[in-house]
Amino acid sequence: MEQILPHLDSVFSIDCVLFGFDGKELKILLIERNEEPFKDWWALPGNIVGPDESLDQSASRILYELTGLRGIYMEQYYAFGDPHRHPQGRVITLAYYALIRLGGDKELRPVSNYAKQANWLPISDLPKLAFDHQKIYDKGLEKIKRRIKHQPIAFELLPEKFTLTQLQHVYELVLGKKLDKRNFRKKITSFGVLKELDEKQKGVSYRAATLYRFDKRKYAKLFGKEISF
Amino acid sequence: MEQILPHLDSVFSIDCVLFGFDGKELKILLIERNEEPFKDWWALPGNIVGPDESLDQSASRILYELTGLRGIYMEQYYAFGDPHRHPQGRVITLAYYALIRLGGDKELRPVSNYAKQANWLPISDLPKLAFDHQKIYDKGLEKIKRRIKHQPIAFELLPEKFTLTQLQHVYELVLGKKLDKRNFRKKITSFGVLKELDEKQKGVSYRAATLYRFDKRKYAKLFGKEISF
DNA sequence: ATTACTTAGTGTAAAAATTACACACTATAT
DNA sequence: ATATAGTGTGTAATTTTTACACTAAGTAAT
Repeated sequence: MEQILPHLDSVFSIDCVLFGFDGKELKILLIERNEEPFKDWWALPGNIVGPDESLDQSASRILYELTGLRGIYMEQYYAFGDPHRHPQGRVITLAYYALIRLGGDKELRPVSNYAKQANWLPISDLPKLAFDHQKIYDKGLEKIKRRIKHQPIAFELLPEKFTLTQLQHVYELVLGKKLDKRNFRKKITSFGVLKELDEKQKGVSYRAATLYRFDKRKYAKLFGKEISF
Repeated sequence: MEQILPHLDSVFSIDCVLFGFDGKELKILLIERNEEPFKDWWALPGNIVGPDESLDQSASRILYELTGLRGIYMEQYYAFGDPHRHPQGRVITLAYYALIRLGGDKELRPVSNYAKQANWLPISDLPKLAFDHQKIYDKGLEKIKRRIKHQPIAFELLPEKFTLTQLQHVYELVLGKKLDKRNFRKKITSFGVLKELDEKQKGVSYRAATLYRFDKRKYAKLFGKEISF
């Protein structure tokens, strides 16, 4: 904010907690570093913010480079700026989370040189993370726990057409607790943002469930009214 | 996150929305700039983050320099990083809000050179703000609106001993709507975090109300259980 | 001491939301 | 035809939320 901007040896980066759901588990995308510091450690994907990039753009770019995906729901949630969080200098990092529906195995692209590999790992069994990335992850999970109670973000983790059981499963994974089936259905349908389709689940070896779709239009109309779980 | 940190011409700053409550109105502290760009405009107080300062420290310092106050509740809530938000270069700013009980007029110190004056202005009648500070303020207000519903932050705006009417007043100002007196009292006391004192309000020309105190101990015990307004 | 004024403090009934809980149905696979 | 696995549904009890109005207490002015 000073008139003449002092030149400080400072860098900002973005680190992303990419949450993915494959129908069974909640996972995050981690990369195995190929460079010091923390060579061979697992870390959150991140990068330096380019000089003409907005923060959101930068986050989208990181995601795109690793997964080839665009148009994914991302949200900035905190800045981590401990002076010593990076051993090689002052790096303030802005944390983003993303919510991604995983289907097949096409959500990974060849990694760039600073990583040996990238992998979706289940959050129930994460390795030790480089830098302060555990803290960043923890806060990210906390954020989506809070947010899923009030905003329709669960749908971002599901395919466009989904069953109520799948939806419930997402809530249970994120909130970390079991929910009652009947009560869940009563509540989620009472919001009036689900459109029941004339279509059934396919490829299951038991009674197929009805498919639903999230109705963005109806949701937009609700604006102002809080959803609450 | 790269091994060799590239040297980018980048700066991070902190901007603060200091909310103050004087018993009547909700105000924020603004400074009138004395330098280009935006000379003579009102702006949120802010500063560059020092090289060895943590973000929280930096925010506390800004607050201290303007008000002489320490130990104030502050919270980082968003990073604003549009490449063109600052006309003189890339400045990513981290926004903090603070909640301050105003009493008397001692919450202002002589301003430093980059400001002509600093002043507490009621949020009901704010001037045009420099840079993207209107956006920063808007998001800050939105954040405390959300937070006051779930966390005991209203007490930060009140003196240690307060009446239930004063507390209700704070909620009404932050939420921007009237609340029912009986329902408010029922709810706020049901949380069990208020300690009723053996003491009455003083200096009023009508029936004095009972004073209460926020009981941090009891609140700590509630941990996990969500308060909800 | 009377009166006028101003805010404090209190209860209830109706409506709405939440919780706890179990079984019959349907599609598939063998 | 039978076994299997998940779908889909209702109700009663409890809790929470909402709407609503008057008396009590203290101060100030006369």
